[in-house]
Amino acid sequence: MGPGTPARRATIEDVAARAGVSRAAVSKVLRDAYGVSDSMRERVTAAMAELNYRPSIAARAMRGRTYTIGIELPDLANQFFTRIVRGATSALEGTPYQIILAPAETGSRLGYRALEALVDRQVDGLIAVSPRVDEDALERIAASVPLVMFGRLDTSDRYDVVAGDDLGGARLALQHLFDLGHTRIAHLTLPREDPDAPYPHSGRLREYLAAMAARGLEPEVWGTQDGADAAYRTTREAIDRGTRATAVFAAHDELAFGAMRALSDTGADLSVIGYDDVAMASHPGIGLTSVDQPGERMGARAVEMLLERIAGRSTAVREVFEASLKPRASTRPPRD
Amino acid sequence: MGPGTPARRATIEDVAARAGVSRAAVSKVLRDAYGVSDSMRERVTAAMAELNYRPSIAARAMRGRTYTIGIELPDLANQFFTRIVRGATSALEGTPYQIILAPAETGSRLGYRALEALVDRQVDGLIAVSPRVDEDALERIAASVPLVMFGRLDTSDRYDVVAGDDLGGARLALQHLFDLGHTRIAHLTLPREDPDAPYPHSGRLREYLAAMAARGLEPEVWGTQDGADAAYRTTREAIDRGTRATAVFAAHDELAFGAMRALSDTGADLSVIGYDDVAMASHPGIGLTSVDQPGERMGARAVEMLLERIAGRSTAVREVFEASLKPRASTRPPRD
DNA sequence: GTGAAAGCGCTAACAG
DNA sequence: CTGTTAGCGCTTTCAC
Repeated sequence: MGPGTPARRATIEDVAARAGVSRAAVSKVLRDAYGVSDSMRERVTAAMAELNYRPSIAARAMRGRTYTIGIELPDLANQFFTRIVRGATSALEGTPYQIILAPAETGSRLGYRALEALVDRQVDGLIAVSPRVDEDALERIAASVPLVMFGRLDTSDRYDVVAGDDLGGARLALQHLFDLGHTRIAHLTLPREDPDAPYPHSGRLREYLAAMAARGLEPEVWGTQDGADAAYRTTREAIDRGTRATAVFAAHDELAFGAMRALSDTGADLSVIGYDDVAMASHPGIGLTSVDQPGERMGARAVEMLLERIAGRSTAVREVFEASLKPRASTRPPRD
Repeated sequence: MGPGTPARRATIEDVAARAGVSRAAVSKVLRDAYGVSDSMRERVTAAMAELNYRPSIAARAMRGRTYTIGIELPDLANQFFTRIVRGATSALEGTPYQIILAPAETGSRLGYRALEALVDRQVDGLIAVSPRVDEDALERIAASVPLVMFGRLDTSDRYDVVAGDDLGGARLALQHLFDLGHTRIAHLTLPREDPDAPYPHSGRLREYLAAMAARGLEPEVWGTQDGADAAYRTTREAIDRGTRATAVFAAHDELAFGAMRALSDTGADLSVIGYDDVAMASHPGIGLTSVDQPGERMGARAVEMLLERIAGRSTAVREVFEASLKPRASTRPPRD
């Protein structure tokens, strides 16, 4: 690689010329296809190394694979999603596949643009993390690329699903609060959440409403925007409004962190429970009781499903992962 | 879009046929190129909409642009990096460019594979967030794609640089500790960090050593792995070893969080200061004093630099962002 | 076991 | 202002 080396990347043509074989031959070596003599493989491999050859993903894409798995993520600030990515990454180690992430922009049809961008880039498999996208759009996407829906509670025979047991998890959370003696429990969740929609938060809300109703208790839903800041403001407003709640069940840990901040600022003494058990929840300064979801295992499983689809499976698979309670200092018996 | 619609994506050919024009004409409309009549533009646009046409990124890549900006990230668990992404995303709003993220796998040559993956995918611009990659590799990459190095302290005329003022930031941190009366200050940083290397942590270490030396104080460097868990273990070991330090300056907030956990578990009373001021640092349960870096502005600026390069700039640019101290409860005068 | 050739969807230079 | 055409780098039959 002397100073005179052209900046241009080596192509399969260059490799073929160098090795004294045809382009097709090089392609076969590349794809480990049938019908290559050892001596040829050797020469070609040497030529590739000498030229620092790397196949063009774009050119490959025009014929088939890109060896790329795309993950659409709703919110990088939520550490639960990075657990998923970690699991997915480790499951892909040793394969020729590469993960790329597309963060969803905020706004309506959350995640649709990011999903589209990934499809446009012809990923070989797509993991969509609970996008607020209608089922038709997902079916359409699934028609052109293997798709794993993350956290989606509905079922389709076109795409696979990896989900947490949101109903069971919410039940654990509420049971924990009931056991401590709470009866006036608020639920902090995303705005205008529909308990019958197929989203994780919908399931948690549904179970919350059911559990409260089953005990003849009055539900109190605090609708907020996503993110700790919005949760902070919403919680403050509830306190300023003079809420009688003694505990708040946050739909995920980010929201719980915001709520805790508001409690600290106002001196209000409510118990808080979150969902996902992100790393910070167990920090001694925080001590947030949370419902754990095995994000790493879920991410790894999603990747496996994709690989199976790529390998030919055509039936839909759906796997639900159990949740478990991590009790900590943020939940305690009510004061009064 | 009836049930008989083929799953195949519409191509430029289909659009041309539908609109009764040539492929070239469609391409021109697509690229907003010179020489299209209003009536033609209208017909073509209508045809694209009817067919739900989306250009193939792969095919475009073979001729030039992919309208993709790639960001290589070392660690998703570190919330500072998500600040960068947030800034980059917002700066790209309204442009046809899409961001994709490639998380670096852990291991040696951290980030090199992710960078390569992005180059292979022919991104139009590349932001590399402090990869531990030698300068030659970066120069080589920069020869084929506009590159912004994030946090890199060296300079190249091939790529642009966005960096924080690590020396100034470290100086703020140490001055703060000195002002409080600390003299035995440990520095918690990555393993075998070389104070003369061009990485952000190297600069912080260099300034730490200089500041201690300037006051005739003995430096105490705690080398750890990246991540809060490793920082926890390292801090515990230092405490068990009976360190006489009264304060620890962590090279970033993640490490500081781990250190705080260890202090809490052992009951040791050391002051802790971090770097980056991620969101959790200001949480009342944490109250971590930290050196703030304007991650969002830095990310946005990096994207602008890339866009300028794409538009034709060929001179190198280097911009350094000031750091500022955020004093909180985690730093206080030494006990003895 | 190996090579020739077609074509994937698009852009850009050129001719009309 | 519009259409024709030549590739971009690769995979994949299909002959040899």
